[in-house]
Amino acid sequence: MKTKQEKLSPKQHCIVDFIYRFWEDRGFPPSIRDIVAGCGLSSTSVVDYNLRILERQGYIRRHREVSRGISMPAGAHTTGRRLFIPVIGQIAAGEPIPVPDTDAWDVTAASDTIEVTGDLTRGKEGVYALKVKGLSMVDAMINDGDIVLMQYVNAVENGEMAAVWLKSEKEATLKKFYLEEGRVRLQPANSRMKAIYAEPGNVEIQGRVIAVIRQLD
Amino acid sequence: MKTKQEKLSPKQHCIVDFIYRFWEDRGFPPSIRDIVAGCGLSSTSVVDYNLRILERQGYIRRHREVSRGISMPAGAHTTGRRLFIPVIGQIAAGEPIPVPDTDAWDVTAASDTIEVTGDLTRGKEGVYALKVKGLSMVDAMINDGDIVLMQYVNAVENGEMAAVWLKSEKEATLKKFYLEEGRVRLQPANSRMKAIYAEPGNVEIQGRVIAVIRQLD
DNA sequence: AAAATAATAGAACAGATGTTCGTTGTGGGC
DNA sequence: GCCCACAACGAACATCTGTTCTATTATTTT
Repeated sequence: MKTKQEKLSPKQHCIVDFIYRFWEDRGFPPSIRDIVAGCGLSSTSVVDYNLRILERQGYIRRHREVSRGISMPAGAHTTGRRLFIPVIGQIAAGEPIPVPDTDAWDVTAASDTIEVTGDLTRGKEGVYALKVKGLSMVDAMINDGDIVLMQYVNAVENGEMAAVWLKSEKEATLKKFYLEEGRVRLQPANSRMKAIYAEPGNVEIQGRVIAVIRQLD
Repeated sequence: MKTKQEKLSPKQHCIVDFIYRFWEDRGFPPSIRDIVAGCGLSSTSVVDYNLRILERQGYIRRHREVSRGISMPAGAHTTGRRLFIPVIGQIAAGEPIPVPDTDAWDVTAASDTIEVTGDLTRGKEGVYALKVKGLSMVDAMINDGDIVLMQYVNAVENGEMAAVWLKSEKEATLKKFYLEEGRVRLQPANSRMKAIYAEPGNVEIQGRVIAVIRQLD
């Protein structure tokens, strides 16, 4: 609410309150006639008249000719995008382990989400989250229990941390990815663990790590 | 989104995405015909058919007979508060280094903020952020450049990671904190680095680490 | 292959919806 | 009282909107 705001008349005050309360209760905006009834007015044109003033003063935004086209001003709730990132499962930072669904990355089947802000993903599309299981990426400072935000890509640079689906094993794993001559090396970041080698045709990259989130206690 | 959720068809997936994106862009819900156009369908009854399924599975709520009467399920958009956490400076994960301001932790002077959601702080008060500088906490998987979310507390348990202000040195550092007989041990999480010992009277705890955030690229 | 079920298409309908216009009411200044 | 500006009223209109229905098509099951 960055526009100059002057003192509201009682009717305008009632209208603003009504809009915001209706929104809070219902999750969608009121119609003009809802406002008529809600504020005890007797004409839609009174509502229209006052909505013009309220829009000019920055309390609301209106979308012309659109039913229920009242929204909150830009900035009041869209400072940064809020993203509900599906936590689609656990990924092994260790040896490949089976995942429950052979169609491994069904983002839409996520049973849990983590909420992050847009600046954490830096505007990237196709972001999902995984909970890390295991210790093979500890030298890259990714710990068991951490959440990794993944961007869905099907190709990565050598050395990037990627979620990889091994087709014949029907298993997924989180490793550093290296494409070498004729084979793929999936390298743990843990000096006690050996690399996994795979045929390129057996490997599907399911995304790369773009952020790590760890909560303590 | 806590209802049982089954695999969505591509159309249902498109519809859900469309609704949420429309909402994000406009601040009010789409009409059925907006969805028809937005997902390239050819009939409002396809939308209706799929909206019934989406509602049953908990992705949306519908309000019968109401124009644009689609809302997000209760809880889906008020999951957590959005917090603007001040990034008040860099803290050394190494030897204590001088910070520019002798009044070390002036939260209000923060020139930068990081936006996180409430579930990351789990409702804690007095949260601020620090950018980690140095490598002395790498064995605790906190890397140079990571952001640590700190909760302001003036006492911690032994072994907790804390930001500590050393009064006579006028320096701050991030270490594991141990209160021993008659002295304080500030322990790096890096086997190549030695502990720092200090008089209890010279030590002010400025907060404890509650989360670690790392962005790649 | 046939049957059953799920999904889609298209049209029509009734009512909701925002907008517009002309009129009336109110309050203040002269 | 008159004039003016602001605010409110009521009616009408065109279009938007959700719903319903039937028929067809696609997919799954037997």
